[in-house]
Amino acid sequence: MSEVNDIPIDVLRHSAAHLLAHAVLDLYPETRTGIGPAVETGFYYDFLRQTPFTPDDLEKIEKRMKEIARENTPIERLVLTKDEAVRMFEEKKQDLKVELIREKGDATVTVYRQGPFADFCLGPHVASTGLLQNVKLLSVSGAYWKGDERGPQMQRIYGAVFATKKELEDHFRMLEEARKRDHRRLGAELDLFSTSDDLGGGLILWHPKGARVRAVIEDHWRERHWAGGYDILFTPHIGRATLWQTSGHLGFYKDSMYSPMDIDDQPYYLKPMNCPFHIQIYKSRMRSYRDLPLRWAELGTVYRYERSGTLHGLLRVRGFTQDDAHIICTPGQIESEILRVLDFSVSILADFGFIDNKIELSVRDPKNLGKYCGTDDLWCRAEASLVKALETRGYPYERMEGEAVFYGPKIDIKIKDALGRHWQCTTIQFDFNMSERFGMTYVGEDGQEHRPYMVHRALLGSLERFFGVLVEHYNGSFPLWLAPVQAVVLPIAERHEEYARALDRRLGENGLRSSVDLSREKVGKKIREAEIQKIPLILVVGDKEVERGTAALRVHGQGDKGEVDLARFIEQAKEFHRQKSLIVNF
RNA sequence: GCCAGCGUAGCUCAGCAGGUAGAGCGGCUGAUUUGUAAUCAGCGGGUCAGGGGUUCGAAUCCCUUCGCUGGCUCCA
Repeated sequence: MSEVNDIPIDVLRHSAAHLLAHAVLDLYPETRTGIGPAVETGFYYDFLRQTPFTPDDLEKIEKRMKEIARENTPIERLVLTKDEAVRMFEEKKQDLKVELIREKGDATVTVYRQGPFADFCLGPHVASTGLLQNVKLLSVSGAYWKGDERGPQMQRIYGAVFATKKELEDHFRMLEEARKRDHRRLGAELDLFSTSDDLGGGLILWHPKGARVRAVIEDHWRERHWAGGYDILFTPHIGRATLWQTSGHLGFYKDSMYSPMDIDDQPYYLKPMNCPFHIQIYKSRMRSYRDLPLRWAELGTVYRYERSGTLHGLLRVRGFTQDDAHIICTPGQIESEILRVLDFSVSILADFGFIDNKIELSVRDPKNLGKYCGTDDLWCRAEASLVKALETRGYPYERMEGEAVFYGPKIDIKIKDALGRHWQCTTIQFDFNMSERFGMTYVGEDGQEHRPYMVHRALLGSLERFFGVLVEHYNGSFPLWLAPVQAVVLPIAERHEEYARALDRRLGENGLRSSVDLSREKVGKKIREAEIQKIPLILVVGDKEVERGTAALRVHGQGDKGEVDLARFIEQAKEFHRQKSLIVNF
């Protein structure tokens, strides 16, 4: 048993994918196999087959997988010449494998074989199928051969595998936990937001409590931006087609834009991005190098067409508010500006409790340099500034070659939620396209016109997505400073209501968001309600408290804290609120 | 958009070899005046997502539209 624990999880997963394909071919020999890698949460295998797999089929397949695992079939590694391998899979009528071998195979290729099943694969794999006992299939979905939508639609089966039964069970408990803290579920339970079929998909309705949190986030955002050297802008939601023509959006972004509306015989488009508007402001007058850098931020609401199947709660919507900013600077300023925006981003994410971030640097595809706009010099300088900023701070990052957008390199920060899942929020990207197309210039020391660098940046990303991630990260239990309702006062009996109301008022006068529960329920019920609503501070008042001018404090997640002096409690609560503390300790 | 699954009261779900709809919670009303996670009782509430078909009869079977979910592709 000790040896199974020593196997790297990716090897286990990849071997489980082979086990899956083995079982599928046993049961449905006409199936053609695609690829079957290990992924972050388990493994999958793609199959090409006339009839799609049903949930019943999955059960049968899983059963067969377990049988093969019990048979403990040895897994052997074969080294074949490319021709031998091609012949082998031609005999098996696995033309997709043949295609892969022809594309990817060197002079010799490796094939892993277990019983009748063989797969073209680099490996490594476990020694025998007996090590794959703790396996479970999760779901089946569509996928395209080589990810190409025009290619054949395949059936992808997902599964999970672990070294021990306990780990498998823990994994499913974790999935259940994730389901419980799904922002869509919590959004309804905590009355934060909703969507409506009558309204249309991907459009968010912010309820009073959700809007409250959003307003707190926005206020904090504005405060930090003004303090951080940014100016804040407002721009409209629509603009003339000519603007989008100039920006190039009608060329390269039209598929994501909604149909134009007609205003005085002129076509206008709903904005999918804010940049052209900021550029109009830039171009409203001459700019000198003395004016730069400009840091212009806006909470800009944009509308983008997203295909129906991609919509997902708050994380993928059709109308959203970006916390957008454009930094316009001279070439000499880019290094310091990039470092500054990186520090600023990391610092604001930390304000919200996100400190464990994953950073990706997306650069050009060296094999396809033609598809990018902007000169080589621009790119090199921009890339160097991004790398330098990351290295100056010593942040580990992943270099993603070919992941850059056509108009410039970028840094993405993916924040990690409490369950270890990553969500892309921050993006810092150079834009060589807009500055060129709009002919942005500034007058340099030499009196000549120069092209400024423009950096596009979304920090929280979109307020919708960020809020969704925040809800999941905190499991709905917002820290005091963000909580829609920070304190609730619970009178025990009717005779305590006046005192409770007065206390509620006093909290409000002290800048705390408070409410009072005047329902004719027992205090146990009121506490339960307040706990379910995840209200950080609960103040119970009865005869004793009225008499002494106190309250009994209960802190969400911490339980009963006993009687507190009101003046002292309010001062402490105000301080936690003012400090934007992520934890409170009375 | 594509593949698969799903759509029954505000929410969570039961009902399905086809005979005309049920529970819990929430809501409302009343009683209870309550001390740290659910007081009791009563009452409302559903063209079973919409449309079409098969049938004497459809929540249940078939077709279709819409929506949602899990993925694919894309992305803040």
